[in-house]
Amino acid sequence: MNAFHDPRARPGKRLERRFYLRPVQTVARDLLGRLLLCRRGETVSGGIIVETEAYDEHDPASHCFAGVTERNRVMFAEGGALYVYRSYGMHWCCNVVVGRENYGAAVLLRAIEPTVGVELMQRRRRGLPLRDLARGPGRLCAALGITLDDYGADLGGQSVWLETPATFRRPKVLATPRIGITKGVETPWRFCIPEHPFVSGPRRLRTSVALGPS
DNA sequence: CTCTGGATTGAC
DNA sequence: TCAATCCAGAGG
Repeated sequence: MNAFHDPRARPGKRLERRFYLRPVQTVARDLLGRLLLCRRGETVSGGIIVETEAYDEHDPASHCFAGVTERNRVMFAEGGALYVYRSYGMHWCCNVVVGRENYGAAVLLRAIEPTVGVELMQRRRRGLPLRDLARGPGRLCAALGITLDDYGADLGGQSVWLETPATFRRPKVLATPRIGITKGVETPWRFCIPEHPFVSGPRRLRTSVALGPS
């Protein structure tokens, strides 16, 4: 474990409830640079969030667009819980639930830079290189050991939570269309730290591009 | 009840 | 480029 990023050595400040009670796009971009942590027994692993996507009930790309179902139920809870779903029949993906109760919204956590418990994450990820450990939403959950068991977990609890790292600086933010969807494809609700090597997706969605003539 | 396709990944 | 893998959601 890297002592510099060890939350016990340099304690960060846990995000408070009110952090989650804001517009989902605001929360999605404000999560960049924050520390995601996951305890499994005695071990903790996690890292700095570098890529997110926002979804809400008015958005045809969202799991909760058509209303409450068994799978998306927790998206309608008060902000500050974890929404976990199975992707393509084989991967887990995790979201931070946002907003007031009965309003469906969540932020998909798409990538972290691993900083805490790196060796543990590497073991979970078959010894892959650091850059590949948690670059992509399925990989992120695989690295941290997050599964459906974490569905609905309270981010104020001791299993999965978020902190503002002691070293936090508000990063630059690049907004782009979201990845892998077939509806709402133009809506620029994906947020990442531009040029950051631990961000997923094609290069054109990771780079700060000069705006063309309008 | 059956059928379809997906907020992905990794191998070829 | 494409298969893996499976269940939520939609439709009959």
